[in-house]
Amino acid sequence: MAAPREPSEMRILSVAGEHLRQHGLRRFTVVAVAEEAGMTHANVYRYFPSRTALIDAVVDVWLKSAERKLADIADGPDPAEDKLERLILALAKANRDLLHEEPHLFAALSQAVAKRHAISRRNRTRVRALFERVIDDGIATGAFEPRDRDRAIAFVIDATHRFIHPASLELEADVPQASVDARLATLIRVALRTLATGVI
Amino acid sequence: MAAPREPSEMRILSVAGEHLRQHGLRRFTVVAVAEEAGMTHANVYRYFPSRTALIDAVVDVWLKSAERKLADIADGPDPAEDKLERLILALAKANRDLLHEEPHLFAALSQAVAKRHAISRRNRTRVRALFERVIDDGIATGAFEPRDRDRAIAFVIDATHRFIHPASLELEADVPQASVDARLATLIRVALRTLATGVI
DNA sequence: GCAGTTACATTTTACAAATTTTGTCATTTT
DNA sequence: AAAATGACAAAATTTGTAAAATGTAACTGC
Repeated sequence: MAAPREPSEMRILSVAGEHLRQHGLRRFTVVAVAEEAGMTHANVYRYFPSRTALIDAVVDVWLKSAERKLADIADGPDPAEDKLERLILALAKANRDLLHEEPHLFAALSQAVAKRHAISRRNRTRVRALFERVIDDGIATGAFEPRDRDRAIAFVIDATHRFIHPASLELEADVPQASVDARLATLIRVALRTLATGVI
Repeated sequence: MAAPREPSEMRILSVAGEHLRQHGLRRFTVVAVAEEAGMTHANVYRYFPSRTALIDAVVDVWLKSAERKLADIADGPDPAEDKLERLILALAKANRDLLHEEPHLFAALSQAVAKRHAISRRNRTRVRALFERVIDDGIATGAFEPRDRDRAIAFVIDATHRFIHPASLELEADVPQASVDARLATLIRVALRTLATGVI
């Protein structure tokens, strides 16, 4: 899907990634990125239409890489129950790890989500599609028997929201990971049981 | 519990409430509140130790009033299932209505929560206690049979987080209320069923 | 002694000028 | 023709400073 990027474009993107991770959104300037990439800032605009677009491109690289891991899970040969559990855990872990290991990049993602940038809306749509696929898979194999498929999908997303959405993760940044993991495990168990027993 | 406030303190609090609702956090000044209350700003400090404390006091009035409604539900004679459902609905509705009807006050509450002010921590503790009471009630009457009481409480709070926490409510400010209501109803149904059937 | 004020030091905020950055485009370079 | 630059207007940020607000304490009148 992604067009093969030219070397200059790649270089800019890579330098921009370093800058964003190291200095954060506020200190991120097109001028500084261009200088470190060995060109004038005007040339950056040949490849990225705006500062915001460049930042979004950096975030998008991370989002796409996370999506690939999720897609691998969703497309695997395992039972839908296992895949749904691993999908939720992987998504929660990816975001939570980003919060702790790359706080500046997390902040940029968080802002893109809050301001509903195209990259985050599209990511949301694609991730949601993965959930739909796995749940449909489970319905097809009889593992899940919800009365209303759409309602079941919304339920899973709403119930796990606390452990997945950047805005919610920030709230609990200092809660011990083990405790969060235990609570998420409970929630997943309930969600799987709910899908299996047709309560919805 | 609350000490009977002196007339001046009440007057300041009431004027501060109007100012906060009308002008918002940014334009809220102790000088303006004092002037409208017919005194100099220095006198305000006889009753409230700081601007922040005054704002928190205004938010606390609202929190306490919301808590009373919740306590009425929790202390009622109805079955624990009904009470838990109404508790969640009332809490979600109180916060959501505040967001739409008093956006400035909502913003002040949101900030107090984000910055973990004492008023919000205590409110959280008391609201949590209401949930615990109702769930314990349900366990005592046999309506709920969770394997682990604490885990069950955490589960209910985590699962409904999306519809209750200010930070999450802001995200969906523009989603039609009917749609949100339907999703919350689903979540409540699942939570009640889960508590009843001892999955946790 | 209590409610309130006046006076004042400290901290924020508001605003204007200077500087930097963003974004565009004609021109140069390869 | 594609890649890059220099020059420039518009927008955003920073800097310095005046004004306002916050917060303290000594003082006044009841």
